[in-house]
Amino acid sequence: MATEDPAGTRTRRRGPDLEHAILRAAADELTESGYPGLTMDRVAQRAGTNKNSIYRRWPNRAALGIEAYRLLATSVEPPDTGDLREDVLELLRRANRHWSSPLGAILRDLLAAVGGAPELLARLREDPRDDGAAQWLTVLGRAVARGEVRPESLHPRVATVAIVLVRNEFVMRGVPVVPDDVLVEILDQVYLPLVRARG
Amino acid sequence: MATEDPAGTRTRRRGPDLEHAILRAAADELTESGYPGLTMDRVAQRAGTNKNSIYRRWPNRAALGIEAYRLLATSVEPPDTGDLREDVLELLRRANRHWSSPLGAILRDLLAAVGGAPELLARLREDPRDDGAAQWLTVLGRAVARGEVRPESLHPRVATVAIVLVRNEFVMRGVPVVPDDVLVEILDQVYLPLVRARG
DNA sequence: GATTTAAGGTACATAAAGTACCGTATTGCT
DNA sequence: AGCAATACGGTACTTTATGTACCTTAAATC
Repeated sequence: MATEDPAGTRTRRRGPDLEHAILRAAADELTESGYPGLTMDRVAQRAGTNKNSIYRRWPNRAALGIEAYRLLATSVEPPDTGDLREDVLELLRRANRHWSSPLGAILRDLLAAVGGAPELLARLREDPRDDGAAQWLTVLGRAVARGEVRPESLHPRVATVAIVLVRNEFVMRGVPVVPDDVLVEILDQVYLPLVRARG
Repeated sequence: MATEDPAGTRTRRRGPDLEHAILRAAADELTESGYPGLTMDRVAQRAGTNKNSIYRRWPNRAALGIEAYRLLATSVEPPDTGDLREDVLELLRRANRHWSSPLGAILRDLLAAVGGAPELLARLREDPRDDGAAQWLTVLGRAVARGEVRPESLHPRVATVAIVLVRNEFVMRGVPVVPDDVLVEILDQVYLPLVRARG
């Protein structure tokens, strides 16, 4: 297929133009039918192109799926309530909502589809709605400044413990959503004791 | 196929007999070729039966794979060195070895293949070489008895934090093996401070 | 001995990924 | 302007497994 230019003749998309069209089509397929619905044929058709042009840009379906997913997962500002407990609880609830949403289902399918390839996982980990560590360091940093927390907690491994535990519920237990009291438990039994502990 | 009985006539396996033969064949395929090599046709052929008899017992390849895997993953006694740090480090190193071994590769593939089905994940979680929580509670229980650790730590969520973090490295980063100093970091920066923290 | 149950043996429908070609529009170089 | 190189369009095809469908036949059960 090709788009029509003003004169009614056909113009053939190339390079970045076509790339965006493919990604857009892939993202739309993800939105409508999830990762299982993301077949190369359908994306090609929807983008008005063919599989060749897709495989010229992405080596396989999973790689395409990840880039399309990144188009859908947008960034959010971390909370700043002035209280660490509130901030963390809010971050956990956001993560919980995300992972239990349609987008979260896509994320889980992608996680399964990449088969542990580090580069692809890295692209997926840059998802701002999920880990990123940055959000956690921000929130913890403010708490350190307020004197709520020991400064040694400002370490990615420590800072992200809570989200790792939440993700674990999804990945290892397959729960559709984490009950809120589990979030609270993670917060009060694990995270806060940890970041407040004497070094 | 059928086995030959002493008289040279053929005998047809049924029920538990056949079931064990199938599982044995599946486990052997896993050992030889990993989960990707576990195809229903090959298992059927190797077990000397046909796909029908397999699908009569397991609904799909992943379910068969999990049961076959459970045949391969055997239990181990938790360490008891008299020192919590040593015990935990040993448990983490065992988990690290397991996940980075051929069996660990199978485990990861299975995790991806089950697609978040809670029942299948539950079967997989009973893997004694991995989580189980029981080992962790045992080791922590002894530490509590020795007065090394606050009793409130004797909670599955708290007790298993370390292994969850290790698993996270494999699942979310795709590392082939976790460096030993990361294990130590998890131990000293997270786990010990947590279980020793004032409630 | 008759009936029911489950195995054996095949063949097949389905489905999607990835590859191979080849003609043709576009770009850009001379 | 003309020409070569590049990359898109269109399509067909190979491959590989899963999961089903049938039908025949052995073994257990009554």
